[in-house]
Amino acid sequence: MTHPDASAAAPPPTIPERPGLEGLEDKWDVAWEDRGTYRFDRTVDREDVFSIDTPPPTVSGSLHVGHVFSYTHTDTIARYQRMAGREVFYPMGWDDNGLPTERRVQNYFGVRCEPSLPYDPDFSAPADSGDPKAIKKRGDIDISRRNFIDLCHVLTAEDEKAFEALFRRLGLSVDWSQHYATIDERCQRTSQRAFLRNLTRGEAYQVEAPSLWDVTHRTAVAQAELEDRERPGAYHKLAFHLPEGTTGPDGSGDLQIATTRPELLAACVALVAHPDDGRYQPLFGGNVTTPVFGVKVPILAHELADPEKGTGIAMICTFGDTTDVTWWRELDLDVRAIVNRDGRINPEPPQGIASDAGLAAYARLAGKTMFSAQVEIVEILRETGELVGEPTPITHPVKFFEKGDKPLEIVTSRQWYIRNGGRDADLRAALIARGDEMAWHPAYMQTRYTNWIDGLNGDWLISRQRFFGVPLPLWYPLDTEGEPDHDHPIVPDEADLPVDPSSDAAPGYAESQRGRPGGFVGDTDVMDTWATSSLTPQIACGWEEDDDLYARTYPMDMRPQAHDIIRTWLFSTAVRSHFEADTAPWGHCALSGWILDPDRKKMSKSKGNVVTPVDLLDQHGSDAVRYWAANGRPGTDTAFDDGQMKIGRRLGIKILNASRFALGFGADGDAPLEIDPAAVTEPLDRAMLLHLADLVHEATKAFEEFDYARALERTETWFWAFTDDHVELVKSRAYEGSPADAESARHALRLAISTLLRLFAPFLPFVTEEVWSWWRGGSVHRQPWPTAEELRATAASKGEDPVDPAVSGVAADALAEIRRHKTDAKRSLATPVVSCTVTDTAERIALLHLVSDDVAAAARATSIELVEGDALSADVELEPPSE
RNA sequence: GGACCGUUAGCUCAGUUGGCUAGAGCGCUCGCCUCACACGCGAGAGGUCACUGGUUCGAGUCCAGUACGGUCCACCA
Repeated sequence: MTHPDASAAAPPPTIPERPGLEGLEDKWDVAWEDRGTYRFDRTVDREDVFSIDTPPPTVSGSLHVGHVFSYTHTDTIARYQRMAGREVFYPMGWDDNGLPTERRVQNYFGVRCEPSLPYDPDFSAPADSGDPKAIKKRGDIDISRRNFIDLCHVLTAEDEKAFEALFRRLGLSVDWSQHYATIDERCQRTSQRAFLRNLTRGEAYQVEAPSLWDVTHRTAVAQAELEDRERPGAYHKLAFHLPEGTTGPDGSGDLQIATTRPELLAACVALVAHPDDGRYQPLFGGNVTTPVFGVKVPILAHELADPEKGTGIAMICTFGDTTDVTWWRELDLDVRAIVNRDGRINPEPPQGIASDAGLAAYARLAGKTMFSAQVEIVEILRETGELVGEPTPITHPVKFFEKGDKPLEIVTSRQWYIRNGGRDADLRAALIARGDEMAWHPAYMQTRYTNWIDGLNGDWLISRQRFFGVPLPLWYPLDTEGEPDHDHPIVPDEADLPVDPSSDAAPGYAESQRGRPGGFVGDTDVMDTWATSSLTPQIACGWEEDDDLYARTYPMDMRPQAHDIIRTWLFSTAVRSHFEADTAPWGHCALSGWILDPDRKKMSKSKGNVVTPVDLLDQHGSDAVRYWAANGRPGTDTAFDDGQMKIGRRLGIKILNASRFALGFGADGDAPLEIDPAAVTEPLDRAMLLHLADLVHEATKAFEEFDYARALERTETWFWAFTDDHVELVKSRAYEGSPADAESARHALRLAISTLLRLFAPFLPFVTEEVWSWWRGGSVHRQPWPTAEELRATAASKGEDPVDPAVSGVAADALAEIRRHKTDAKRSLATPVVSCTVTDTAERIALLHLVSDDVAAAARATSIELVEGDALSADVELEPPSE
């Protein structure tokens, strides 16, 4: 089965007088679409398919240079694989599911998602959408989740059109008939189905437990979404009181505790020190009374306590950080929660505070934000004299949700989790072993995967208290009191997916029973974005939707992505495939680096240094931008450098001109340009083809190792030497040599151009296609990748002595030596040479004899005398300058 | 605190199992309108290969360590 673009007959040559790069992007994008050049042929068997799990970019605004960079890398590999004979499955997705889109939709339409509202089929976007003033005047409109999602579709559709246009312009050889959006119905169905399968197999579970909570977005978040930010803080030393007759390490009746979060004092449930810490050993098992609130708490030992930190003894609060959670769980402590989901101190005091003074103090804190509460508690501590000394300012890292702007709190809530090895050594080992089933490019990236799994300390929290995401496909029965029974969730039939429990009634119930005693309630949570995007292989390959496609494409061959999301996207995808298919999701992971500023900082929107991709493509042309991108080696961060783009542009122009020249010989008739291996007879031509064979070998090897950058670098270097040396050496012969000699040069040049166009095609798809169209049929992008064997066979097909490839270098060196004389004499290279003697070693002179006519012609000498000597030198007499 | 990556000409980077006087492009200097290309062609200057030890006949290349830069993770009382 061959694509029509591969087998089309060559037309009569049409070589433009002054070829240019302008307009090639639009011309060829249209042609490729019309001809279905990149359309996936789904009749091809699995072993001949190369399937790519394209990263779906986040749809919330615009693409940036980093996308251009890494998507180009993927495309070079896709194009190579296609030419190497594999049918490439190269879909594109959009990740429009999640918080960033939610925010935009809220602001743009002036709406707020209220999950308790039923779906309104007659709802349409407010007329004043996009008008911030009008929206501010009227206020936000509450709408149901399904209506909200409809609006998300409206807005993201616009972005997605722009994204597709940009990627087409960039020349990605994506099959645009294969695309998905993570919020579309198919993705929701796949996502819910996978969750239900996890649930059935016990891989998904819910639990009421302390978890990380972002107060800004009022949602739980996962470990993978955390980041540290340096924040100012202060150590506060607090005096805790030992029982009568007991003394602490300093001989007094008080214990000093250092804390950066004194506002959590009311939540203190214990003190903890290291079991080996002699200072506190005598006190373990005893009690202490908290300052201000007068609550009696135990003094305990735990090896996570660090004798070096603070005073060596810490207060455990429910909950100040994740270590508190560990201590609370392992030491079986009380809960004395005081922080609510808004990040404020609860109005009601926790159990255990009983004294009038304690209750009065708590009342002063109730309802305050963390910041205000800290100010207030310090004031209270001063009043009671229990603040020891003054707070010591420090700067310390604080955990944030990566999309949040207030520090994370820890709040107890009921959440859904998917097991990921964070609490199960066997699963952890199995997932780490999955890493060995994939080839990592570059190989050291696997370490990041392994390290991340090794460092997990909990399962994957997938429920989010948000709206624009795939809903958890669950309902809960209500008892006679109207309380939900979370232990017996109601699940939908897979045939009914996707469902929205906030607008669809639970199976077996009527909508009228929603919220009624004896009725049901829908789960209002959505799943984490990653819970859907971790299923891109299943989504793209048609898992449970299109068995035939799935069988031909899954597991996939390659996952390209950036290295910073190994911990999220890559890992979570491995988890889902492990559970669902008992396999690694891909054979290869190709990791791209980042784009850096000229000052080596990561480019980001917030720094305001982003160059828009459209401007780049306009200014330099797509091939030139791709050239820059393809020079970024796998996994390596690369500086933004428009100088490289200019070089890429020059390369494109050089390809046009060199091709025009090389193909121009004999291109004046109506007959197609032939490439006849038997016509290639001259030593220099045959040697050139041997070198070209080496290049093909090297470029192929590099591509097979996913090292597109090496393939480009070698091809480019070879090409420039080819135009500077070989073309110069043979041009006279091609013009005016004897018929046989001229034909040798011409056919060799055509073969070289045909080969080079194919080698460059993955990088510069537009210019190579343009030149291909001058004289060959079909698309260059569907041609077979060149092989070293065919070139070597052509070079050797004369049945004569094998040619020594060293003749190329000997000839080029001799020519360079003569050129140097002309340059030193400040004369034009066109200056005729009256007489010339070239001296070189005996071995090289022997080779030079084979090609001296070509050297002489290129040097503008009628003949060259060859002399054996120690090293290369030339004695040149130039024609005197004319007056 | 742990891990990974990097440190080669002014700039961006090659240098693949250790092997002749360390390479390319850009930039710079000088020259050249040579019938494909002046968006070009030719020539040239420019480097103690971060540092310190070690292995070796021989190290940019291997080993140990140091410094600096970057990233991830852990801790963060």
